Amino acid sequence: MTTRDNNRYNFIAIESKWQKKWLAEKTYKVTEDTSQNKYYLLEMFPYPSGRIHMGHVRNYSIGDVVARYKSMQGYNVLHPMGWDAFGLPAENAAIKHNTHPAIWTYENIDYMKNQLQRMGFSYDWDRELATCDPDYYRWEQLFFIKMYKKGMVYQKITEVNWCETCQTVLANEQVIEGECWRCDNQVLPREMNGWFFKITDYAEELLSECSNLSGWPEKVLTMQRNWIGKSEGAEIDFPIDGLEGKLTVFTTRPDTIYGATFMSIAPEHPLVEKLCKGTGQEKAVEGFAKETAIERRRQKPEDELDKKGIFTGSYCINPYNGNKIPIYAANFVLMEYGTGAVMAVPAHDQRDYEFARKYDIPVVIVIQQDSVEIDSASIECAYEGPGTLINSDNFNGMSSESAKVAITEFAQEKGFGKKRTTYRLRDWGISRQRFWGAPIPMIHCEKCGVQPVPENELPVLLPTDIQPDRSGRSPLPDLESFYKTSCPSCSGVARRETDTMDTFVESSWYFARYACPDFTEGPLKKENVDYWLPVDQYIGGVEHAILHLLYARFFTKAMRDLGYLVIDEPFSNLLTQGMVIKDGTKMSKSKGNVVDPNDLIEKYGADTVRLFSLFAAPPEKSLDWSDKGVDGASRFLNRIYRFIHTHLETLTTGQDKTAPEMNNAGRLLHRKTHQTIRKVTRDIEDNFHFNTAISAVMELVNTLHSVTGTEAKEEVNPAIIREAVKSTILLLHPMVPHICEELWEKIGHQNSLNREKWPTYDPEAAKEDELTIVLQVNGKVRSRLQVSADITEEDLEHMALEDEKVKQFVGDKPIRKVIVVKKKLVNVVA
RNA sequence: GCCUGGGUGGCGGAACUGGUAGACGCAAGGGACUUAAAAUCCCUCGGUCCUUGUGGCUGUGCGAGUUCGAUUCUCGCCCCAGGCACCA
Repeated sequence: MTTRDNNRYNFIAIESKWQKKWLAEKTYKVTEDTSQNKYYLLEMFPYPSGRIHMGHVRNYSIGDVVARYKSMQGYNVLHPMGWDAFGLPAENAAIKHNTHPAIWTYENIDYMKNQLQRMGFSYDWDRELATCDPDYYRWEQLFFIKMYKKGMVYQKITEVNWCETCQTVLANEQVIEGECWRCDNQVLPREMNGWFFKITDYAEELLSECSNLSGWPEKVLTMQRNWIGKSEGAEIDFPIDGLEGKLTVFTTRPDTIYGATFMSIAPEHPLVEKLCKGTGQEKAVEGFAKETAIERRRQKPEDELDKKGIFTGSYCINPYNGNKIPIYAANFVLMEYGTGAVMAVPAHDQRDYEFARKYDIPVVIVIQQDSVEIDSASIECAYEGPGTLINSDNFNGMSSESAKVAITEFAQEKGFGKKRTTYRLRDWGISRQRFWGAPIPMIHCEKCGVQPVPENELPVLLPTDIQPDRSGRSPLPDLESFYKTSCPSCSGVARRETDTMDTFVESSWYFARYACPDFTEGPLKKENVDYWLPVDQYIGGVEHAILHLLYARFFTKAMRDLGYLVIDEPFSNLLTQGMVIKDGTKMSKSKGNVVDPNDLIEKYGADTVRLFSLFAAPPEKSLDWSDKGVDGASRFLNRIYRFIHTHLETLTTGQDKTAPEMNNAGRLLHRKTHQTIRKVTRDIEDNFHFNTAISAVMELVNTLHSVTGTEAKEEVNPAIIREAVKSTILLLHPMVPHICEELWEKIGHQNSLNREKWPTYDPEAAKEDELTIVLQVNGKVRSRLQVSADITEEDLEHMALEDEKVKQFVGDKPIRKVIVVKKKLVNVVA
């Protein structure tokens, strides 16, 4: 081996050396220390699918920079990691390999933990948790029971997607064009009993709190608001002609009620049967309902359903004008929203308009547009905007806005209607007919009904001695040792609930458990969660913008109302990072463009991989993976390494107590150093723009090379070089910690960089003493001036007018105006 | 259809509150070192025109506008990505 080889950047040796040291010394372990300011940084925990992918690399690299940066800023940083370990892939793998899902899961966890450690992330591994661990899910079961006792959980029968072949319920996203994603068989609607969390009780709070989440991207808040989908309107009763009872509708446009010319109700509406009875329409309506059910399920989400309906044979009475209007069952009316019945105003609602034209139903205009007159014969689409009421008896002449209020109040006074707010958000159905999930801790007793498992009997453990069979059906309902139990109230024979919880429940509270992962007396240790929560910065993929984040917000409020937490919102700041793509598309096996982090770590080392994933794009944008770009990142680290090695003598000798003497080159480097500290600090602090932070450090390193290179005219004071190099290492540490620790040690430091202070800049040193002033004539750049920073505006103007190029372009035209912008430019208008 | 983002060199991306468009990196081309290659170092690098200069014109999706000056602000349009989608 030659000396040159000894000085080469050996990332394999360096990275494993520091990783071992960090692990052995528990460098990143934190404790609750109220004398220090806390900072809780969290990245979304992974599903242990087998190996980490580039999305994880990016997510966790971003998080690690923030954790290390905050730590150097003096915060007591909580930065934990764990495993979202329940879920269907484990069951499928278990079937395939004839084993237990736990075995597959824990093997994956071991492997992936090792991968994360090889990336050098600064986690406090003492707080690691896996949601499939009974010590975790037992507390989830306790939450369930507490919520049940408080009325926040209930059971109801709903229609679900059922796959007969797989013997399971499928989530909506697992039904592809009406067929099961796994076996391609037709999915059937099926009525099933399931457990629900009353998230709708929190709809208003979840919505209104959105405006307080100033640290969240507007995009995510908009998505959440839309998902909650609040709409304000009225509920109005329409008596049914010739029958007992009434049809209640929800409308956001009570002002258009005089224009209602028919009613449309969902084909599965409970009144349908009664409405068509004895009218001769029974058969036809029943057939229509069946057809609609099938069609809806088959329908691709992107194409619009043809509007269809059928007359039920009955009429109802508009309570405002006494008009008798026909009731139709229509395929576009949803039973789940509002009341399942709609008053149809074809003149002012596009869907109703299309429907009315198709079935030849009258169109009555009741809102007159302010600018143009419209009439019912000539209009070609509904007018949905505001206007003035016509054809509306006493309400004529009112604006649509005030009529909404007046018409609703009228109904309220007369007792046939009221104000009503509806939400698109539905209660959260959490029952899954699956094995690998947290058992729902309930007991069904024939005599006493449904009962919660007594709290002191928790956890309800998943059996460990079974294997899921090939049918894909959960073994729990057939496993007597699991389901057979006694009733907590009458002690008779009873049956355990065999459904498990949606895995989104685990991820709805894991962030709180990290505050006290080993606490055995309850789910959350009060003083710990009060110290650490809320999460100061949460980082994860934008694909979780609705479900996970909404559920976690809801669960936080539920835990608060159960007395476990004092906070209202779990995540103060949210960063949603973009996808990692390659060749312009998502990485996927079928496209053959998947990049495996392991290959990269082996070829380039973790620091290079981290550096490139931070450098290639700002975090919120998608990252286009480029193999050549990785070479560039690797080259940069080598360049720093080599520089420090060739200047080791300069860097390790000498005392830097007093202010050093500076020549021009020295001043240049000194200034650049302080400018870089300023730029990097701001880029991290303001918006996590690590790409520009890294490019700033690259510029500093380029300057270091140019002032010390063979072309350099003068020798720079070694103290200035030492300052530049030390700053470079400190600034890069959060991004590429291994090489920085190594170089820090090489230049004579003993402390781990994690205990070093983040560098500060001297504004005086960062100040430019010479500026380039741009000279424009009529807004076009014509010349440049080098001036000292303290030049007066008058002198600047004078110099500009004397400039040869300026004179040339002004020619003999008179000067009309001279605009002087301090430190920037002079524009001569001629 | 509605709601969010976003359109800048061959590519990823920079540009503070309206003030030098293209930082930094990649790719490409040229050169140095070398027997050679790799590595490294240096130079060029939006387009175009000519009289080759310390040059002219032009250029941030398209079209207008405000301004001394617009990638940045306003209006209209086109395209791309993501979300929601018969929600009454």
